[in-house]
Amino acid sequence: MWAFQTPQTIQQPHLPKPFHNPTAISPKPQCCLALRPSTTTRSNGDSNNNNPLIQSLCKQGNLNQALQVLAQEPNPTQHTYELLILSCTRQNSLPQGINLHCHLIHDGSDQDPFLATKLINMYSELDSIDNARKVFDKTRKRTIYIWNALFRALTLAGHGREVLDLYRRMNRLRVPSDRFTYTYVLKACVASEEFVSLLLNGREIHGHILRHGFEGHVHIMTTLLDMYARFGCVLNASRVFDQMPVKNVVSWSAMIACYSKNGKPFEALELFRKMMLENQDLLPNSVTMVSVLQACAALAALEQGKLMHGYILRRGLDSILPVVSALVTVYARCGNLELGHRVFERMEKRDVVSWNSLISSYGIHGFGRKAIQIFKEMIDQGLSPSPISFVSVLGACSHAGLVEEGKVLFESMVRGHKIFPSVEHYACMVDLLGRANRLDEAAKIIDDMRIEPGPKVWGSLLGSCRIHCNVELAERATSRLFELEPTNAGNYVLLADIYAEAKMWNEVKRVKMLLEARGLQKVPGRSCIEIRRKIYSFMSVDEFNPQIEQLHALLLNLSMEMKEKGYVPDTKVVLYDLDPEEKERIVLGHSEKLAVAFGLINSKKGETIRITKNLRLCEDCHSFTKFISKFANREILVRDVNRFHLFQDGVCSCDDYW
DNA sequence: GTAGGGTTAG
Repeated sequence: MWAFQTPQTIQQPHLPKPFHNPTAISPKPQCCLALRPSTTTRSNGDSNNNNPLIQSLCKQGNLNQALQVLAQEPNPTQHTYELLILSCTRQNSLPQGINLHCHLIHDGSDQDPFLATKLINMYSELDSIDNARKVFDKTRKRTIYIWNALFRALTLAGHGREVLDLYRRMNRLRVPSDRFTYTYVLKACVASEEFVSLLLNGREIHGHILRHGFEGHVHIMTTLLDMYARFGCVLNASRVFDQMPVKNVVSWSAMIACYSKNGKPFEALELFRKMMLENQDLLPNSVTMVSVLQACAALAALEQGKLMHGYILRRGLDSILPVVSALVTVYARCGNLELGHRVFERMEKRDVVSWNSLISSYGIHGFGRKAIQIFKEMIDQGLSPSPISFVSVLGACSHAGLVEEGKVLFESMVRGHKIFPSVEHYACMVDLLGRANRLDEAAKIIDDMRIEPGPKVWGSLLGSCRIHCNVELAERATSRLFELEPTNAGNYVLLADIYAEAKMWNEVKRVKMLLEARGLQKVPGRSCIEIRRKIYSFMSVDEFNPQIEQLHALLLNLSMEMKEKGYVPDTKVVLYDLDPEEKERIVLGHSEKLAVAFGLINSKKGETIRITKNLRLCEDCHSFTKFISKFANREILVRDVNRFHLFQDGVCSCDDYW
């Protein structure tokens, strides 16, 4: 079977300080300073000399009694200690683990490299990274296992930078890395809570791997590929993938995930097809399918998604929770919320992720109250919300403008669920308040943050400034954003948009020059539509589309007729100081309108037109589509980068709040 | 001499 879920770590309350707390060492007080001479050869793993009583107590899970027996055992063997350490880990008991550690210190067994490794692993599992570090620091004879164990522990705890410092120290001491070392240090590069990138360290380790002849090692190369993927270096990742002499399902899945996660869903589906065609002996597993489903969701490829659903059923992967959660998301993100909900209802078992999928599904469709209701239902069923549950439900509040409800939920995080808000939660709150034109409150949230506000937080504020045209705050946000992510063209464009709306044309010019000087390009708007299982993509400047003339003509006609009925083009998104007609012509050519026109021509009456857009819908496209839905009597469903808009009979499901 | 590693859901 598959082990998908990492065990939930329980936050320990206030814990006794290890080593110097007499209550934790009750059987043998003051032991810590009185070390016996080295005893590492003493037990020699002679399991015959094991204490059978302790063994059976450990098996029963009776740790307390096992520790009491240990206090009377004159000569605990290595194996006895190993069982006890494992038992503490399984019972998730840090105080008992510390108690046990003191026993080991007392008879010098903490210097046994095997047991020291086990202790580090134990502390890592028990979320006590300080103690893991202490074990490492106090061990005099450090095997590669001990180094690796600490690397792993620190990486899991998010201390990537520290791992890399230690790795450098290890190299200076001329301790040779083994195949495990490389996977841990590569993972460390992406396991950093700082905002600085450790990509350079990763590249350096790539060099070490090649120099030491590990380029044929499938585990290491897959980790390397994944590291590049997580930094968004798709080209580097694919180069590693192509050069791998041996590839297995995991390597293929990692590469497919790389494309899915980095905005290349077409490539992800293409690689999946290649995997199926060229490698009959490789069977995609549940992990592969999850990434493939994500690609379908990104493309809103409903028919593709259904095909994958069929394959998943045939392969019997439909009982695996992550797969089903991804299916719920696929259907919802393809615009079919009901189908997603039906998949959810048929699940025999659900975990918090399945619930989160459903909550965010309702959220992106604008059903904020329903999302809150599902969130509460989940808690009623005895599940604890995860940090992502809050991201989902706060996001849902934000889309629906449920400010007070969102504030209450945010308050309940720490008080009710002991979850400390991360940058993502703060970003949700800034978005929630900012969208509702409570920008000062949003800014105050940022000022009061206990952690460093990252680009997500400032980006949320900037987005809200764009909606409500607040130049001053936008300047504050971008001054930070240009430092934090200097190459994100979107931030420059948003600032220029705001200046343009304020008619500060000189400032618009300045930002545009800044953008050019840094060699950045605005991400072009792109809209897609799926007609009879084929996906058509539109951009506003697109001379290659054979139907483009026809689409432009249709749009011009529609616009003239709708203007008579009250449609007023909104041209404030145009960043050039042009005359009004020219501006109108530009917004009429927006990709989303082209897709709408294409949908009107190529689909039957009564069919919903489904469109996806890679950016936020502009004001004019929004009001244009509202008019069209009434004028042409068609239902139009548009997914923009944040949420869904269902246009029916002249109104939008977002209530013009997006 | 023992032990430990890569891809995934929101």
